[in-house]
Amino acid sequence: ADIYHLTASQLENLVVAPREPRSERAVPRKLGKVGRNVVEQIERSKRNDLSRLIYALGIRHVGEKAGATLARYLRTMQAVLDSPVEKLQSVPDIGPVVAASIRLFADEPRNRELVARLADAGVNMTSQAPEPVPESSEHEGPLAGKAFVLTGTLASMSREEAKAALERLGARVTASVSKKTDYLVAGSDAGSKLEKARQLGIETLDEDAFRALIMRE
DNA sequence: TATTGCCGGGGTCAATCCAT
DNA sequence: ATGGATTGACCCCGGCAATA
Repeated sequence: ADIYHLTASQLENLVVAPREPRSERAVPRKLGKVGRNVVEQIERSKRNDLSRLIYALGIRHVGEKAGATLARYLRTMQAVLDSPVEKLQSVPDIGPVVAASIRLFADEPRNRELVARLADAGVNMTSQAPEPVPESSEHEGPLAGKAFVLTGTLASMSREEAKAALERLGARVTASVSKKTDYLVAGSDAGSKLEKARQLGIETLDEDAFRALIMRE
């Protein structure tokens, strides 16, 4: 939370030594413009969605995915901290171990103080993510229920953009190939995932095919 | 122009979840 | 109860944008 109280001038004047001097002449220097940029980005980070905050807290067993799920279902940081384990476990993909880990974190006064200080600094504590849909209309979008895995480098967009595009269309995007995977999107320099997809006979899309798909839908 | 280190990406493996 | 699917925690690397 202290990060949110840093000022631009503090960082600008901070002197840093080269971490791993690759030349003899490498010399300590002031952060200068870097300092200003850092403060700017810290400021921007206050507006991140709750899912990012939950992820960033470093709660054991809670990573990017679980953070997003918790944010979607519980909506506020307060709810995450105050929900009894049973309620936490009622969230999809949250089992006893993860729920217990969250409670352990939230029951530690030091952690509650941390969150309070972050809130005080103006860090967003709520989620803008769409509310979980009721069972009946669970799957929406043209790619509803389809599981995608991304591998390799796409020339026309970042991985994050590709992921967001797919999720907008209702698809699931996961990290590793399994036989439940419907499509593998392979950019250049694809590695072992492409190999695995071939073995499992999973349909592979190259970048052009992928773009065609998301543009069409 | 030289230098730094951020960024995006790849991979492994154990832990965990949950459908069967 | 079990095993397959998936996630989380780490670790590694090179290109290149930003900066001095």
